[in-house]
Amino acid sequence: MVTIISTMETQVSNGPSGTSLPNGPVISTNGSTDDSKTNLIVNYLPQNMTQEEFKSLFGSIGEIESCKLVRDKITGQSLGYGFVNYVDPNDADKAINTLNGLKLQTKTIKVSYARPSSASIRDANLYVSGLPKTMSQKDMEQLFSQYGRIITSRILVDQVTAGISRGVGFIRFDKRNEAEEAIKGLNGQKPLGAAEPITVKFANNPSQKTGQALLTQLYQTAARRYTGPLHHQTQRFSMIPSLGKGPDPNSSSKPILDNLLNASYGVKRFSPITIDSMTSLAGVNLTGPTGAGWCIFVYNLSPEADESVLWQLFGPFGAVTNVKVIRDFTTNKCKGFGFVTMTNYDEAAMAIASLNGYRLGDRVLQVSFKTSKQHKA
DNA sequence: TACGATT
Repeated sequence: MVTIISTMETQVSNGPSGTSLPNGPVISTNGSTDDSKTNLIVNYLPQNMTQEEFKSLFGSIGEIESCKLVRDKITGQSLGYGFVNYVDPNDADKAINTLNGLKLQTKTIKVSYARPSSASIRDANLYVSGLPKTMSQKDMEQLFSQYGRIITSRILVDQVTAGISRGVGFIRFDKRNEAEEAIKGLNGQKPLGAAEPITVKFANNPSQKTGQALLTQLYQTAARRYTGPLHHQTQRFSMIPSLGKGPDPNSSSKPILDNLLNASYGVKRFSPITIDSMTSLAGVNLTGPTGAGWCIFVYNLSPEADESVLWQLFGPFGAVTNVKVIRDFTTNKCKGFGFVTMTNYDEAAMAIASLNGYRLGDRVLQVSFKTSKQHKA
């Protein structure tokens, strides 16, 4: 059993990102040790790396004064980064030269000097949405750099289409006040040439992710591995006469589509809870077909709805590559709608025809292809 | 909360 080494503390609140320090002496006003040349932050560690492995890897470079793999206070999950403080600054330098960029499983680790712990660098991370799909990370940095020094930035990409921007990203500034100014200056503004304004706000702390959300992440990762094999489901629905008419509204009101599931003739459908072998997520590869697929909008989900509901609803109709329940970030309750991506048009159309108007509990679902974002009149 | 997205 792994011991939880640390919880959220001052230095940890820097978040999973660090940066190099300029050379030169650091003036200490409180007499504390200057560790600016010995203390490193290590980012993008594999999820399953232990404190012991972490120490072993960095201890191979030289004598360590202290090191810490950062874990979530509640769940004990690794947050994917840690700190290493060497006795000798030369070893810190050597660790950067030797281990930065090292590939461990699916990750490429980043090793750099840690910034000194300070209140002013806390909560300096921004979440940006509504970015034009054509905007690169460089473009985004250029847009934000007028407000301060950028420590890290990232644009999220669609894993299925391998590299297409999802229009959302992150910017971490060196200082919180810089981040605040960027919000004031850029939130609701249209980047040059963009059709829509962007949203800029403080990012949520990933460590605040609920257990439910963590499980969802695991489900989705695992589910993608099944995307290819599930593809052959296409054929079998032509043999189910009742599907086109939708479920019988007079049948029992047992939860979640008993009718449709029974109609599946025992063909194994994907269900998150049946997934085993999630113990080792090492070496997960995205195999199988890629492509955008058909995005379906599902409205009138209950506040308690989760991703497994969508998998169960849509899985019987064919290849589902992605599901998403949209939640309020404060309450974590479903906002009443979600999205499902299906690979094949025919299957998506059949799912829509069957599930639109379907009664789920005491709600009637509205299901359609996703439309483009609404504009103000 | 009627068309998102949280490294």
